Amino acid sequence: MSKTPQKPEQPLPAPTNDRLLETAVDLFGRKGLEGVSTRALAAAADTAMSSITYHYGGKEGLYLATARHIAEKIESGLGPALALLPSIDKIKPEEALPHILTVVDGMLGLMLNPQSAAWARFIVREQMEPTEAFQILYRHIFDRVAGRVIALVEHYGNGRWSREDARLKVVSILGQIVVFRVARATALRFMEWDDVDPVHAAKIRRAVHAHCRAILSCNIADLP
Amino acid sequence: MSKTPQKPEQPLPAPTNDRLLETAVDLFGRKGLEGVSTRALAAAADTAMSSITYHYGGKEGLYLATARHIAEKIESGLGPALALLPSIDKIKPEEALPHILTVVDGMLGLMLNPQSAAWARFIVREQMEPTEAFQILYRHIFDRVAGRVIALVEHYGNGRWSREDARLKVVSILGQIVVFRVARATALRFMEWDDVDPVHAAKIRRAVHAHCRAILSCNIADLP
DNA sequence: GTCTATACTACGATAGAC
DNA sequence: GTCTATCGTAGTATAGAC
Repeated sequence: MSKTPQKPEQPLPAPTNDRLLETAVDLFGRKGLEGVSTRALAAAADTAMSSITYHYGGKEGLYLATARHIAEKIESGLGPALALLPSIDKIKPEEALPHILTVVDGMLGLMLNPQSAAWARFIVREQMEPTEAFQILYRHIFDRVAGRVIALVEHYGNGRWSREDARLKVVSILGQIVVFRVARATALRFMEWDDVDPVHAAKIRRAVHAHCRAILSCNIADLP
Repeated sequence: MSKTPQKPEQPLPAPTNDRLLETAVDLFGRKGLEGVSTRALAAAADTAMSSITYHYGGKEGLYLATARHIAEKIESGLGPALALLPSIDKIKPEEALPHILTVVDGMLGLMLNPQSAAWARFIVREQMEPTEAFQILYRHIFDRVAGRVIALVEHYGNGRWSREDARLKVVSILGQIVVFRVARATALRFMEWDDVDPVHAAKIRRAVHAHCRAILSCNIADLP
């Protein structure tokens, strides 16, 4: 939660430093740490290979800086939505649903945004084979979001379901959202879409909302 | 992915080194094509580097053979369950649900199985940055499973929802299943579990069943 | 701060012994 | 078929000019 003096959306004329980071998000996300050469990275960012060493101390330093950069981007994208969430002791259980859906919308927006493709790939890679970068991502993003959403869902449940069942509901909801990013190639073929345009995104959002309501209405313990 | 090895898509006479193939599933899944050196691969499989060239024509040949190997494993794991599915014109719409849940169980079993960790990583990599290997995986697995499940869900819907809504339901269900493999690190932290033991697996299965029923009961078009 | 030039290492492929 | 030895060519990192 340490705030650096740097704020997003600065009108800087994008020095090589930033171009390198943006390129790194894309290339590392696509190919992974070992899949990208510093030469290719520098060429894509239109700078010299040695500037990677100069600015980040080497390839791995750039990789970790990339994780931090991604965490900041997501924080600034999700932060406003999270800030609007009420404290659970300020609302009645039955009022929690729209707030849960607000967070879902925020995450869905992130996942469906074409811009997110690059950093989402980076994160999924880290899920599968966590490095030091995963700690950075988890502490900055998941920890903060997860806590809020789990609290809201438990509040909405109002004792109807167990602590574990509430969390299982959260994971299921998460799954519905990330599947469009993580298994995108397959999801697109299922849907017979070529890509996710705004019309598709609206349809996805509508479906996920309906399914979230359904998941949050059923009771796992009621199963025959 | 442009070289053409000697084995396009044969039933495979397979006089090949199985240890090499098993090692490749694990290492390629973890690190990706570029992330693994032929030296490390050969050392882990306890053989000489040159046997990769001999058996598979090179690193890329081994990579594609690995995809084929994974496809075969999943086919044999999922095949029996698929074979038991009835043709949709043999059952009434309302009878489709248990059969859908049977396929869900089969996929969940695959995803929760510790053995699946290795090849699941391989598949997720291919989802994010598809190569030639994705075609192999898709044609052998997803195409067959997806067709059956989509047909069952549409049949179950019995005209209540649109073609697209039915497919969105299938993708949502898929998401609930794959999240435990793809975002495992995060899901475990949400659940406050250290790993997925049989007791946890049973709880997951129960929750996913309940949520599938809920998703298949709601109607996206009814949303306010 | 950014470049070019270079040092050094590890890579994939292959030749040839057995 | 499997091994060792070796080749040419990436790779990263660094030194030093500007």
